[in-house]
Amino acid sequence: MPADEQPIPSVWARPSRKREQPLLTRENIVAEAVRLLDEEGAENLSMRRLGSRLGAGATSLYRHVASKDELFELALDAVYGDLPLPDTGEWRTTVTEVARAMRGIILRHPWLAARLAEAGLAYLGPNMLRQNEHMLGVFEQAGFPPEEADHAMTTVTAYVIGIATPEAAWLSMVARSGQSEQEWTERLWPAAERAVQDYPRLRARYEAQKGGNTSGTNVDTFEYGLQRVLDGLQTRLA
Amino acid sequence: MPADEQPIPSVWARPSRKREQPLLTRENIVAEAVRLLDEEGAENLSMRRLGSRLGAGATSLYRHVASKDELFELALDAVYGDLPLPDTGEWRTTVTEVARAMRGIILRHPWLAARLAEAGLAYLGPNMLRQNEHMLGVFEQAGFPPEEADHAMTTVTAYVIGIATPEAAWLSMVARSGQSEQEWTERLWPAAERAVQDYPRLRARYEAQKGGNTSGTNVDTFEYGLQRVLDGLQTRLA
DNA sequence: CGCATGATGCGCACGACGTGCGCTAGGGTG
DNA sequence: CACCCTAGCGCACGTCGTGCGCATCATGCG
Repeated sequence: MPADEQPIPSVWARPSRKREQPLLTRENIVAEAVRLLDEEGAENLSMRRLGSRLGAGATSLYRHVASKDELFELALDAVYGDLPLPDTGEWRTTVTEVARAMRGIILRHPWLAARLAEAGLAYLGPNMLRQNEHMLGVFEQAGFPPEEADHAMTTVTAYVIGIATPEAAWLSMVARSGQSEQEWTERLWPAAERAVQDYPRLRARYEAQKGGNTSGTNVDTFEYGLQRVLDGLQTRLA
Repeated sequence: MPADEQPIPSVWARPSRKREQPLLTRENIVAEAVRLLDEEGAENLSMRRLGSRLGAGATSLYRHVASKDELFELALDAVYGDLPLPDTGEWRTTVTEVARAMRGIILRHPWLAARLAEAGLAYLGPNMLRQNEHMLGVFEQAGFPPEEADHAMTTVTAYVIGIATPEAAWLSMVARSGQSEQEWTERLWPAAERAVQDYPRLRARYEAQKGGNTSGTNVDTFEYGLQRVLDGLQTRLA
Protein backbone atom coordinates (compact mmCIF):
# COMPACT_ATOMS: atom_id res chain seq x y z
CA MET A 1 0.00 0.00 0.00
CA PRO A 2 2.10 2.88 -1.23
CA ALA A 3 -0.65 5.36 -0.27
CA ASP A 4 0.48 4.88 3.30
CA GLU A 5 3.66 6.59 2.39
CA GLN A 6 1.88 9.93 2.15
CA PRO A 7 3.57 11.89 4.87
CA ILE A 8 1.31 13.99 6.96
CA PRO A 9 -2.16 12.58 7.71
CA SER A 10 -1.26 8.91 7.76
CA VAL A 11 0.97 9.45 10.74
CA TRP A 12 -2.04 9.82 12.99
CA ALA A 13 -3.92 6.93 11.46
CA ARG A 14 -1.03 4.55 11.79
CA PRO A 15 -0.91 2.55 14.98
CA SER A 16 1.41 4.42 17.22
CA ARG A 17 4.99 3.34 17.13
CA LYS A 18 5.57 0.89 19.88
CA ARG A 19 8.92 2.29 20.79
CA GLU A 20 7.43 5.67 21.48
CA GLN A 21 4.25 4.58 23.25
CA PRO A 22 4.82 1.21 24.80
CA LEU A 23 1.67 0.25 26.62
CA LEU A 24 3.58 -1.60 29.25
CA THR A 25 6.23 0.39 31.00
CA ARG A 26 7.42 0.06 34.49
CA GLU A 27 5.99 3.52 35.17
CA ASN A 28 2.65 2.68 33.59
CA ILE A 29 2.37 -0.54 35.49
CA VAL A 30 3.21 1.04 38.80
CA ALA A 31 0.86 3.96 38.22
CA GLU A 32 -2.01 1.65 37.36
CA ALA A 33 -1.17 -0.54 40.34
CA VAL A 34 -1.43 2.47 42.64
CA ARG A 35 -4.80 3.34 41.12
CA LEU A 36 -6.05 -0.20 41.53
CA LEU A 37 -4.78 -0.36 45.09
CA ASP A 38 -6.48 2.90 45.98
CA GLU A 39 -9.77 1.76 44.50
CA GLU A 40 -9.93 -1.82 45.65
CA GLY A 41 -7.41 -2.37 48.39
CA ALA A 42 -4.29 -4.45 48.68
CA GLU A 43 -5.92 -7.86 48.77
CA ASN A 44 -7.73 -7.18 45.50
CA LEU A 45 -4.57 -6.48 43.58
CA SER A 46 -3.75 -9.48 41.47
CA MET A 47 -1.45 -9.63 38.52
CA ARG A 48 -4.32 -10.82 36.36
CA ARG A 49 -6.58 -7.96 37.30
CA LEU A 50 -3.81 -5.44 36.92
CA GLY A 51 -2.88 -6.88 33.56
CA SER A 52 -6.41 -6.75 32.23
CA ARG A 53 -6.71 -3.12 33.31
CA LEU A 54 -3.73 -2.41 31.11
CA GLY A 55 -5.08 -4.47 28.26
CA ALA A 56 -2.40 -7.06 28.78
CA GLY A 57 -2.02 -10.58 30.06
CA ALA A 58 -0.99 -11.25 33.59
CA THR A 59 2.39 -12.67 32.77
CA SER A 60 3.32 -9.84 30.46
CA LEU A 61 3.89 -7.69 33.49
CA TYR A 62 6.78 -9.87 34.49
CA ARG A 63 8.81 -8.43 31.65
CA HIS A 64 8.99 -5.17 33.56
CA VAL A 65 8.58 -6.21 37.16
CA ALA A 66 10.31 -9.11 38.81
CA SER A 67 7.53 -10.11 41.18
CA LYS A 68 4.45 -8.87 42.93
CA ASP A 69 6.54 -7.96 45.93
CA GLU A 70 8.78 -5.78 43.83
CA LEU A 71 5.70 -4.14 42.37
CA PHE A 72 4.60 -3.23 45.87
CA GLU A 73 7.97 -1.73 46.63
CA LEU A 74 7.81 0.39 43.51
CA ALA A 75 4.28 1.51 44.32
CA LEU A 76 5.34 2.40 47.84
CA ASP A 77 8.17 4.58 46.70
CA ALA A 78 6.08 6.19 43.97
CA VAL A 79 3.56 7.34 46.54
CA TYR A 80 6.29 8.34 48.96
CA GLY A 81 7.42 10.85 46.38
CA ASP A 82 4.36 12.95 47.18
CA LEU A 83 5.78 13.95 50.53
CA PRO A 84 7.07 17.52 50.77
CA LEU A 85 10.60 18.43 51.77
CA PRO A 86 9.84 21.60 53.69
CA ASP A 87 12.28 23.72 55.62
CA THR A 88 10.60 26.41 57.65
CA GLY A 89 13.59 27.22 59.79
CA GLU A 90 11.74 26.09 62.89
CA TRP A 91 12.19 22.38 63.39
CA ARG A 92 8.88 21.72 65.14
CA THR A 93 6.94 23.39 62.37
CA THR A 94 8.81 21.48 59.72
CA VAL A 95 8.43 18.12 61.41
CA THR A 96 4.76 18.77 62.11
CA GLU A 97 4.18 19.53 58.46
CA VAL A 98 5.86 16.37 57.28
CA ALA A 99 4.10 14.25 59.87
CA ARG A 100 0.72 15.58 58.80
CA ALA A 101 1.56 14.99 55.17
CA MET A 102 2.62 11.43 55.93
CA ARG A 103 -0.61 10.72 57.74
CA GLY A 104 -2.52 12.27 54.86
CA ILE A 105 -0.81 10.04 52.35
CA ILE A 106 -1.49 6.95 54.42
CA LEU A 107 -5.16 7.84 54.67
CA ARG A 108 -5.37 8.51 50.95
CA HIS A 109 -3.64 5.22 50.16
CA PRO A 110 -4.69 2.88 52.95
CA TRP A 111 -2.84 -0.10 51.48
CA LEU A 112 0.39 1.79 52.03
CA ALA A 113 0.34 1.62 55.79
CA ALA A 114 1.09 -2.06 56.07
CA ARG A 115 3.94 -1.93 53.55
CA LEU A 116 5.40 1.16 55.06
CA ALA A 117 5.33 -0.27 58.55
CA GLU A 118 7.35 -3.25 57.43
CA ALA A 119 9.94 -1.24 55.53
CA GLY A 120 12.95 -0.80 57.72
CA LEU A 121 16.55 -0.18 56.92
CA ALA A 122 16.39 -2.81 54.22
CA TYR A 123 14.10 -0.68 52.12
CA LEU A 124 16.06 1.53 49.77
CA GLY A 125 13.48 3.34 47.64
CA PRO A 126 14.99 6.57 46.36
CA ASN A 127 12.13 8.80 47.44
CA MET A 128 12.20 7.39 50.92
CA LEU A 129 15.95 7.83 51.11
CA ARG A 130 15.70 11.45 50.04
CA GLN A 131 12.95 12.12 52.57
CA ASN A 132 14.94 10.52 55.38
CA GLU A 133 18.07 12.42 54.48
CA HIS A 134 16.12 15.64 54.55
CA MET A 135 14.57 14.93 57.92
CA LEU A 136 17.91 13.99 59.41
CA GLY A 137 19.14 17.38 58.27
CA VAL A 138 16.21 19.12 59.92
CA PHE A 139 16.90 17.44 63.23
CA GLU A 140 20.61 18.08 63.06
CA GLN A 141 20.02 21.72 62.29
CA ALA A 142 17.72 21.86 65.28
CA GLY A 143 20.66 20.92 67.45
CA PHE A 144 20.45 17.15 67.76
CA PRO A 145 23.79 15.39 67.41
CA PRO A 146 23.81 13.07 64.39
CA GLU A 147 23.13 9.83 66.18
CA GLU A 148 20.34 11.34 68.19
CA ALA A 149 18.85 12.94 65.08
CA ASP A 150 18.47 9.43 63.75
CA HIS A 151 16.67 8.31 66.89
CA ALA A 152 14.46 11.37 66.82
CA MET A 153 13.42 10.82 63.23
CA THR A 154 12.73 7.16 63.89
CA THR A 155 10.59 8.09 66.87
CA VAL A 156 8.44 10.51 64.94
CA THR A 157 8.08 8.15 62.00
CA ALA A 158 7.14 5.27 64.27
CA TYR A 159 4.49 7.35 65.93
CA VAL A 160 2.94 8.53 62.68
CA ILE A 161 2.88 5.08 61.16
CA GLY A 162 1.61 3.51 64.35
CA ILE A 163 -1.27 5.89 64.65
CA ALA A 164 -2.21 6.16 60.99
CA THR A 165 -2.18 2.45 60.28
CA PRO A 166 -5.30 1.56 62.28
CA GLU A 167 -7.03 4.60 60.83
CA ALA A 168 -6.20 3.44 57.34
CA ALA A 169 -7.31 -0.10 58.11
CA TRP A 170 -10.64 1.19 59.35
CA LEU A 171 -11.10 3.37 56.29
CA SER A 172 -10.38 0.61 53.84
CA MET A 173 -12.60 -1.82 55.70
CA VAL A 174 -15.42 0.68 55.45
CA ALA A 175 -14.69 1.40 51.81
CA ARG A 176 -14.66 -2.24 50.85
CA SER A 177 -17.88 -2.97 52.69
CA GLY A 178 -19.77 -0.65 50.38
CA GLN A 179 -21.53 0.88 53.34
CA SER A 180 -21.10 4.31 54.82
CA GLU A 181 -18.99 4.86 57.89
CA GLN A 182 -22.15 5.72 59.78
CA GLU A 183 -23.76 2.39 58.89
CA TRP A 184 -20.66 0.48 59.82
CA THR A 185 -20.42 2.11 63.21
CA GLU A 186 -24.06 1.35 63.90
CA ARG A 187 -23.68 -2.25 62.84
CA LEU A 188 -20.62 -2.66 65.04
CA TRP A 189 -22.13 -0.87 67.99
CA PRO A 190 -24.12 -3.67 69.67
CA ALA A 191 -21.16 -6.03 69.72
CA ALA A 192 -18.89 -3.30 71.05
CA GLU A 193 -21.39 -2.32 73.71
CA ARG A 194 -21.66 -5.90 74.89
CA ALA A 195 -17.89 -6.41 74.85
CA VAL A 196 -17.02 -3.37 76.93
CA GLN A 197 -19.84 -3.55 79.44
CA ASP A 198 -17.55 -4.79 82.20
CA TYR A 199 -14.96 -2.10 81.56
CA PRO A 200 -16.16 1.31 82.71
CA ARG A 201 -13.36 3.34 81.15
CA LEU A 202 -13.65 1.65 77.79
CA ARG A 203 -17.39 2.08 77.92
CA ALA A 204 -16.95 5.78 78.46
CA ARG A 205 -14.55 5.96 75.57
CA TYR A 206 -16.91 4.18 73.21
CA GLU A 207 -19.77 6.38 74.36
CA ALA A 208 -17.73 9.45 73.55
CA GLN A 209 -16.80 8.05 70.16
CA LYS A 210 -20.42 7.35 69.37
CA GLY A 211 -21.27 10.99 68.89
CA GLY A 212 -20.28 13.28 66.04
CA ASN A 213 -16.69 12.56 65.14
CA THR A 214 -15.88 9.59 62.96
CA SER A 215 -14.02 6.98 64.92
CA GLY A 216 -11.61 6.06 62.16
CA THR A 217 -9.96 9.33 61.42
CA ASN A 218 -9.47 11.23 64.59
CA VAL A 219 -7.43 14.31 63.92
CA ASP A 220 -7.45 15.39 67.54
CA THR A 221 -5.86 12.18 68.72
CA PHE A 222 -3.20 12.43 66.06
CA GLU A 223 -2.36 16.04 66.84
CA TYR A 224 -2.27 15.43 70.56
CA GLY A 225 0.18 12.56 70.29
CA LEU A 226 2.32 14.32 67.72
CA GLN A 227 2.76 17.38 69.90
CA ARG A 228 3.60 15.19 72.90
CA VAL A 229 6.27 13.40 70.88
CA LEU A 230 7.71 16.73 69.81
CA ASP A 231 7.52 18.00 73.39
CA GLY A 232 9.50 15.00 74.48
CA LEU A 233 12.13 15.60 71.85
CA GLN A 234 12.35 19.25 72.77
CA THR A 235 13.32 18.45 76.32
CA ARG A 236 16.57 17.10 74.90
CA LEU A 237 17.47 20.44 73.39
CA ALA A 238 17.57 22.33 76.68
CA MET B 1 -15.96 -59.74 70.19
CA PRO B 2 -17.40 -59.93 73.68
CA ALA B 3 -13.88 -59.98 75.14
CA ASP B 4 -13.77 -56.29 74.49
CA GLU B 5 -16.35 -55.84 77.15
CA GLN B 6 -13.83 -56.65 79.85
CA PRO B 7 -13.73 -53.49 81.89
CA ILE B 8 -10.34 -52.39 83.01
CA PRO B 9 -7.48 -52.92 80.53
CA SER B 10 -9.50 -52.40 77.39
CA VAL B 11 -10.15 -48.83 78.40
CA TRP B 12 -6.60 -47.92 77.38
CA ALA B 13 -6.69 -49.91 74.21
CA ARG B 14 -9.93 -48.37 73.08
CA PRO B 15 -9.62 -45.21 71.03
CA SER B 16 -9.96 -42.40 73.48
CA ARG B 17 -13.43 -41.09 73.92
CA LYS B 18 -13.98 -38.28 71.54
CA ARG B 19 -15.95 -36.23 73.96
CA GLU B 20 -13.14 -36.18 76.47
CA GLN B 21 -10.24 -35.67 74.09
CA PRO B 22 -11.46 -33.88 71.04
CA LEU B 23 -8.49 -33.40 68.77
CA LEU B 24 -9.95 -30.32 67.24
CA THR B 25 -10.92 -27.62 69.65
CA ARG B 26 -10.92 -23.94 69.09
CA GLU B 27 -8.18 -23.70 71.70
CA ASN B 28 -6.12 -26.44 70.10
CA ILE B 29 -6.47 -24.93 66.68
CA VAL B 30 -5.52 -21.46 67.83
CA ALA B 31 -2.57 -22.75 69.84
CA GLU B 32 -1.25 -24.72 66.90
CA ALA B 33 -1.80 -21.74 64.61
CA VAL B 34 0.31 -19.58 66.89
CA ARG B 35 3.03 -22.20 66.88
CA LEU B 36 2.96 -22.45 63.11
CA LEU B 37 2.95 -18.69 62.71
CA ASP B 38 5.94 -18.34 64.99
CA GLU B 39 7.86 -20.99 63.11
CA GLU B 40 7.01 -20.16 59.54
CA GLY B 41 5.53 -16.70 59.38
CA ALA B 42 2.16 -15.35 58.43
CA GLU B 43 2.31 -16.04 54.72
CA ASN B 44 3.05 -19.70 55.33
CA LEU B 45 -0.04 -20.29 57.41
CA SER B 46 -2.59 -22.06 55.29
CA MET B 47 -5.62 -23.92 56.44
CA ARG B 48 -4.30 -27.05 54.76
CA ARG B 49 -0.95 -26.92 56.50
CA LEU B 50 -2.52 -26.13 59.81
CA GLY B 51 -4.98 -28.96 59.38
CA SER B 52 -2.32 -31.51 58.56
CA ARG B 53 -0.30 -30.46 61.61
CA LEU B 54 -3.34 -31.36 63.68
CA GLY B 55 -3.90 -34.60 61.82
CA ALA B 56 -7.03 -33.24 60.25
CA GLY B 57 -8.25 -32.06 56.89
CA ALA B 58 -8.24 -28.41 55.99
CA THR B 59 -11.96 -27.98 55.96
CA SER B 60 -12.47 -29.66 59.29
CA LEU B 61 -11.15 -26.53 60.93
CA TYR B 62 -14.15 -24.63 59.72
CA ARG B 63 -16.30 -26.44 62.27
CA HIS B 64 -14.59 -24.43 64.97
CA VAL B 65 -13.43 -21.30 63.21
CA ALA B 66 -15.50 -19.25 60.80
CA SER B 67 -12.68 -18.15 58.52
CA LYS B 68 -8.97 -17.63 58.32
CA ASP B 69 -9.44 -14.02 59.31
CA GLU B 70 -11.25 -15.03 62.45
CA LEU B 71 -8.45 -17.45 63.21
CA PHE B 72 -5.99 -14.58 63.04
CA GLU B 73 -8.11 -12.54 65.41
CA LEU B 74 -8.18 -15.40 67.88
CA ALA B 75 -4.45 -15.91 67.59
CA LEU B 76 -3.87 -12.21 68.13
CA ASP B 77 -5.88 -12.11 71.29
CA ALA B 78 -4.37 -15.32 72.57
CA VAL B 79 -0.90 -13.84 72.35
CA TYR B 80 -2.08 -10.52 73.72
CA GLY B 81 -2.98 -12.37 76.87
CA ASP B 82 0.72 -12.69 77.67
CA LEU B 83 0.99 -9.00 78.45
CA PRO B 84 1.30 -8.14 82.12
CA LEU B 85 -1.08 -5.83 83.95
CA PRO B 86 1.41 -4.19 86.28
CA ASP B 87 0.74 -1.39 88.71
CA THR B 88 3.88 -0.02 90.26
CA GLY B 89 2.29 3.14 91.59
CA GLU B 90 4.51 5.26 89.40
CA TRP B 91 2.90 5.70 86.01
CA ARG B 92 6.10 6.04 84.00
CA THR B 93 7.49 2.84 85.40
CA THR B 94 4.26 0.99 84.72
CA VAL B 95 3.91 2.26 81.18
CA THR B 96 7.55 1.55 80.44
CA GLU B 97 7.13 -2.00 81.63
CA VAL B 98 4.08 -2.61 79.47
CA ALA B 99 5.68 -0.97 76.45
CA ARG B 100 8.74 -3.18 76.76
CA ALA B 101 6.57 -6.24 77.15
CA MET B 102 4.58 -5.31 74.08
CA ARG B 103 7.68 -4.88 72.00
CA GLY B 104 8.97 -8.19 73.33
CA ILE B 105 5.82 -9.98 72.29
CA ILE B 106 5.93 -8.47 68.84
CA LEU B 107 9.53 -9.58 68.39
CA ARG B 108 8.72 -13.07 69.62
CA HIS B 109 5.71 -13.30 67.29
CA PRO B 110 6.66 -11.21 64.28
CA TRP B 111 3.45 -12.03 62.41
CA LEU B 112 1.56 -10.22 65.13
CA ALA B 113 2.78 -6.76 64.26
CA ALA B 114 0.84 -6.39 61.05
CA ARG B 115 -2.39 -7.65 62.59
CA LEU B 116 -1.99 -5.55 65.67
CA ALA B 117 -1.31 -2.42 63.69
CA GLU B 118 -4.55 -2.84 61.79
CA ALA B 119 -6.65 -3.53 64.85
CA GLY B 120 -8.38 -0.36 65.89
CA LEU B 121 -11.51 0.28 67.81
CA ALA B 122 -13.27 -2.38 65.79
CA TYR B 123 -11.20 -5.09 67.39
CA LEU B 124 -12.82 -6.41 70.54
CA GLY B 125 -10.64 -9.27 71.71
CA PRO B 126 -11.13 -9.75 75.44
CA ASN B 127 -7.47 -9.72 76.34
CA MET B 128 -6.89 -6.53 74.43
CA LEU B 129 -9.91 -4.93 76.06
CA ARG B 130 -8.68 -5.84 79.50
CA GLN B 131 -5.23 -4.51 78.76
CA ASN B 132 -6.60 -1.23 77.43
CA GLU B 133 -8.89 -0.80 80.39
CA HIS B 134 -5.97 -1.31 82.70
CA MET B 135 -3.79 1.20 80.92
CA LEU B 136 -6.53 3.80 80.90
CA GLY B 137 -6.68 3.35 84.63
CA VAL B 138 -2.97 3.86 84.97
CA PHE B 139 -3.08 7.11 83.04
CA GLU B 140 -6.11 8.38 84.90
CA GLN B 141 -4.50 7.61 88.21
CA ALA B 142 -1.46 9.53 87.05
CA GLY B 143 -3.61 12.60 86.72
CA PHE B 144 -4.75 12.62 83.14
CA PRO B 145 -8.41 13.48 82.69
CA PRO B 146 -10.33 10.58 81.11
CA GLU B 147 -10.35 11.83 77.54
CA GLU B 148 -6.69 12.70 77.65
CA ALA B 149 -5.83 9.36 79.20
CA ASP B 150 -7.28 7.80 76.07
CA HIS B 151 -5.10 9.98 73.86
CA ALA B 152 -2.05 9.23 75.97
CA MET B 153 -2.57 5.49 75.78
CA THR B 154 -3.12 5.67 72.04
CA THR B 155 0.08 7.67 71.64
CA VAL B 156 2.20 5.18 73.51
CA THR B 157 0.64 2.22 71.74
CA ALA B 158 1.11 3.82 68.35
CA TYR B 159 4.75 4.46 69.09
CA VAL B 160 5.45 0.93 70.26
CA ILE B 161 3.69 -0.66 67.32
CA GLY B 162 5.25 1.73 64.88
CA ILE B 163 8.76 1.04 66.06
CA ALA B 164 8.45 -2.68 66.67
CA THR B 165 6.79 -3.52 63.37
CA PRO B 166 9.83 -2.87 61.16
CA GLU B 167 11.98 -4.72 63.66
CA ALA B 168 9.67 -7.70 63.49
CA ALA B 169 9.55 -7.57 59.70
CA TRP B 170 13.31 -7.61 59.57
CA LEU B 171 13.53 -10.50 61.99
CA SER B 172 11.04 -12.64 60.13
CA MET B 173 12.67 -11.88 56.81
CA VAL B 174 15.96 -13.03 58.22
CA ALA B 175 14.40 -16.09 59.82
CA ARG B 176 12.67 -17.17 56.63
CA SER B 177 15.78 -16.70 54.56
CA GLY B 178 17.51 -19.43 56.51
CA GLN B 179 20.61 -17.29 56.79
CA SER B 180 22.00 -15.60 59.82
CA GLU B 181 21.42 -11.95 60.47
CA GLN B 182 25.10 -11.34 59.85
CA GLU B 183 24.95 -12.94 56.42
CA TRP B 184 21.86 -11.00 55.51
CA THR B 185 23.41 -7.71 56.45
CA GLU B 186 26.47 -8.49 54.43
CA ARG B 187 24.44 -9.50 51.42
CA LEU B 188 22.39 -6.32 51.65
CA TRP B 189 25.34 -4.09 52.24
CA PRO B 190 26.56 -3.41 48.70
CA ALA B 191 23.12 -2.36 47.50
CA ALA B 192 22.65 -0.15 50.52
CA GLU B 193 26.06 1.41 50.11
CA ARG B 194 25.34 2.25 46.50
CA ALA B 195 21.88 3.61 47.29
CA VAL B 196 22.97 6.00 50.01
CA GLN B 197 26.18 7.25 48.46
CA ASP B 198 24.63 10.61 47.58
CA TYR B 199 23.20 11.14 51.05
CA PRO B 200 25.90 11.90 53.59
CA ARG B 201 23.75 11.62 56.68
CA LEU B 202 22.23 8.32 55.64
CA ARG B 203 25.66 7.05 54.76
CA ALA B 204 26.85 7.89 58.24
CA ARG B 205 23.88 6.11 59.72
CA TYR B 206 24.48 2.96 57.73
CA GLU B 207 28.15 3.05 58.59
CA ALA B 208 27.27 3.23 62.27
CA GLN B 209 24.84 0.35 61.91
CA LYS B 210 27.44 -1.77 60.21
CA GLY B 211 29.37 -2.35 63.37
CA GLY B 212 28.46 -4.53 66.29
CA ASN B 213 24.80 -4.06 67.06
CA THR B 214 22.26 -5.88 65.00
CA SER B 215 20.27 -3.44 62.97
CA GLY B 216 16.99 -5.27 63.39
CA THR B 217 16.57 -5.18 67.11
CA ASN B 218 17.86 -1.92 68.33
CA VAL B 219 17.00 -1.57 71.97
CA ASP B 220 18.62 1.83 72.28
CA THR B 221 16.44 3.37 69.62
CA PHE B 222 13.36 1.91 71.22
CA GLU B 223 14.24 3.13 74.69
CA TYR B 224 15.17 6.58 73.47
CA GLY B 225 11.88 7.13 71.69
CA LEU B 226 9.84 5.63 74.49
CA GLN B 227 11.35 7.95 77.07
CA ARG B 228 10.79 10.93 74.78
CA VAL B 229 7.14 10.00 74.38
CA LEU B 230 6.79 9.70 78.13
CA ASP B 231 8.62 13.01 78.60
CA GLY B 232 6.14 14.63 76.28
CA LEU B 233 3.22 13.22 78.18
CA GLN B 234 4.71 14.30 81.47
CA THR B 235 4.74 17.94 80.39
CA ARG B 236 0.95 17.78 80.50
CA LEU B 237 0.93 16.86 84.16
CA ALA B 238 2.65 20.02 85.37
C1' DC C 1 16.07 -5.09 -0.04
C1' DG C 2 16.34 -9.29 2.90
C1' DC C 3 17.64 -11.58 6.74
C1' DA C 4 19.01 -12.15 11.59
C1' DT C 5 18.33 -10.42 16.27
C1' DG C 6 16.59 -8.98 20.26
C1' DA C 7 12.86 -7.20 22.82
C1' DT C 8 8.01 -7.60 23.95
C1' DG C 9 3.77 -9.81 24.98
C1' DC C 10 0.89 -14.05 25.34
C1' DG C 11 -1.08 -18.86 26.24
C1' DC C 12 -0.61 -22.65 28.86
C1' DA C 13 0.24 -25.05 32.82
C1' DC C 14 1.42 -26.10 37.62
C1' DG C 15 0.82 -26.23 42.29
C1' DA C 16 -1.27 -23.89 46.11
C1' DC C 17 -4.81 -21.31 48.21
C1' DG C 18 -9.73 -20.32 50.93
C1' DT C 19 -13.83 -22.28 51.52
C1' DG C 20 -18.96 -24.08 50.30
C1' DC C 21 -21.48 -28.51 50.00
C1' DG C 22 -23.05 -32.94 50.95
C1' DC C 23 -21.74 -37.27 52.94
C1' DT C 24 -20.40 -40.54 56.79
C1' DA C 25 -19.70 -42.50 61.11
C1' DG C 26 -20.18 -42.71 65.78
C1' DG C 27 -21.71 -41.10 70.05
C1' DG C 28 -25.86 -39.44 73.31
C1' DT C 29 -30.76 -39.59 74.22
C1' DG C 30 -35.36 -41.38 73.98
C1' DC D 1 -33.35 -50.46 69.21
C1' DA D 2 -34.37 -46.01 66.65
C1' DC D 3 -33.29 -41.50 66.18
C1' DC D 4 -30.60 -37.44 65.76
C1' DC D 5 -26.72 -34.36 66.27
C1' DT D 6 -22.16 -33.35 65.56
C1' DA D 7 -17.32 -33.66 64.24
C1' DG D 8 -14.72 -34.54 60.45
C1' DC D 9 -13.80 -35.58 55.55
C1' DG D 10 -13.54 -35.60 50.29
C1' DC D 11 -14.56 -33.16 46.47
C1' DA D 12 -14.84 -29.30 43.78
C1' DC D 13 -14.74 -24.41 42.28
C1' DG D 14 -12.66 -20.32 41.30
C1' DT D 15 -8.52 -17.68 42.15
C1' DC D 16 -3.83 -16.80 42.84
C1' DG D 17 1.64 -16.10 41.56
C1' DT D 18 4.57 -17.21 38.25
C1' DG D 19 7.93 -20.38 35.06
C1' DC D 20 8.34 -21.72 30.21
C1' DG D 21 8.33 -21.68 25.43
C1' DC D 22 6.29 -19.55 21.31
C1' DA D 23 4.68 -15.62 18.31
C1' DT D 24 5.28 -11.00 16.69
C1' DC D 25 7.50 -7.09 15.22
C1' DA D 26 10.73 -3.02 15.12
C1' DT D 27 15.44 -2.59 14.22
C1' DG D 28 20.38 -3.12 12.73
C1' DC D 29 23.38 -5.13 9.44
C1' DG D 30 24.86 -7.06 5.16
